[in-house]
Amino acid sequence: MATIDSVPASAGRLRVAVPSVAERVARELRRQLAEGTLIPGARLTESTIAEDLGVSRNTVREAFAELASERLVVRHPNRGVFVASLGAEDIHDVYTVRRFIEVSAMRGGGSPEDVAAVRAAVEEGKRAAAAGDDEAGGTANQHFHGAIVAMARSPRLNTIMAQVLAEMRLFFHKATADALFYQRYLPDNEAICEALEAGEPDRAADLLLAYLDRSEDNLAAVHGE
Amino acid sequence: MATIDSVPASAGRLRVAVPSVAERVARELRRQLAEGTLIPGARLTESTIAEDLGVSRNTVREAFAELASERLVVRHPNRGVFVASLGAEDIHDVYTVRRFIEVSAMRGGGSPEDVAAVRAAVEEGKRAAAAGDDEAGGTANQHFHGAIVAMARSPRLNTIMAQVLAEMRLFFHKATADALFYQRYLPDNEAICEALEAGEPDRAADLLLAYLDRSEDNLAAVHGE
DNA sequence: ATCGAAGGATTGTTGAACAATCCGTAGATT
DNA sequence: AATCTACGGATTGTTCAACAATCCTTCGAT
Repeated sequence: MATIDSVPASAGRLRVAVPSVAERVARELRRQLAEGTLIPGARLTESTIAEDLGVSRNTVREAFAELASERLVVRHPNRGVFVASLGAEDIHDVYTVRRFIEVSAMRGGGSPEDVAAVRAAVEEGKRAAAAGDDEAGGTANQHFHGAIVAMARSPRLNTIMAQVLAEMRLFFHKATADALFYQRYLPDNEAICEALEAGEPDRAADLLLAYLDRSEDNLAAVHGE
Repeated sequence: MATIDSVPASAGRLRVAVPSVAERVARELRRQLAEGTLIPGARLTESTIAEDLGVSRNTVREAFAELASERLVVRHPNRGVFVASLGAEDIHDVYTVRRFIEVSAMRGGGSPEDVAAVRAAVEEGKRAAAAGDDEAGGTANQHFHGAIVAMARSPRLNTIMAQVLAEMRLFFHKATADALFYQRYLPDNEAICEALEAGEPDRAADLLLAYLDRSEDNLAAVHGE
């Protein structure tokens, strides 16, 4: 089931870098992780996945190495890899990273184009809310915070942030059960964005910090039940 | 030559986690990278390394995946992996990350034990300078900055910082040619540490920020020649 | 000198094999 | 009955060998 042989028709034709098989496997697993098909704590058996995706065990192994480096899965030596299951400490830790990076990025401000990208993410969130699409709402929220970090124009910070956001999706699925989860933060995003647009990045940073604290409490509460 | 069969005599005896072969290969390569045996831009041929270390090509591959995720090596598809060669943009980017993380960590302050660890790193640097040991000086400097981030008590930030510091070693070997490179910053470290001990983390953070800016300029200059 | 076609080398991927390790179960011991 | 031990099955860790795909170089043709 669900092979990954979806190579664009132009494969090999143009110099469009064709991702390696291992990379495609990692991508597929990442997708299932984000989508919630694979739930935290679930075991990933090498042979099973290799068969399902029609690839070799060694290739699956390489994909696992990549996902493990992103903390999306955990390796238990000689026992297998499991979908990362995050505890209360992990939630706090992830938010610590976010506070460090996002708030610093916000204080640095951004170019008009960068600010426009933040604004675009806010509007994207509004549209998703209007359409009642929770999945899109979550994505928009990630775009919002990604855009904030992107203002720093640092490739390394961007990848760090991308990984953190991917990690967050793991425990978000439980939270998303509450359909109002994201809509709740739309006013915050709007206010933060307005402060940024008004040329007051420090105020925006303070608002963002408050938002992160509240978001952490909220998520911890949902998680605790 | 230089195999990695140095398994502790107690292997299998106690429950001391024996690192996998792939992990040991990665460690050995990391060591050679930090030591300067492998210079930036150098190509790492799978078969050669496999033979040298007496392991399988697949295992080398897994080690490569790990090092690539740490940005210590770069994969050029179908061409091989090369020791990461960092340009001016990379230097700036790495320092951007350091400014974000280290300065934020500093402003948060730390427990007495955490501060003591920072102090210990400063003294370690002084001893290295007195002994004229550049290598030890570099290590002490890394301990200093690692201890600063450790104050945040965030596992994720610690690993991020560890990776960034490992990355820095790559272009430091060129800089270390100037034997005074590290000694130059000893007074800074001392001043920063004193401010921290005096309960003035914000002042310490400002000093640290100035230090990072100066350090970046310095490294960029050395790199430019 | 430019271009294109072999040739060799290296990577990407597969498949199979085997040792090492873990886990659950069934028996033996107290 | 509870604990311990030994056994067996299953899965991972690692190796090996093979092959296709791709790149780089060299050589030759235009």
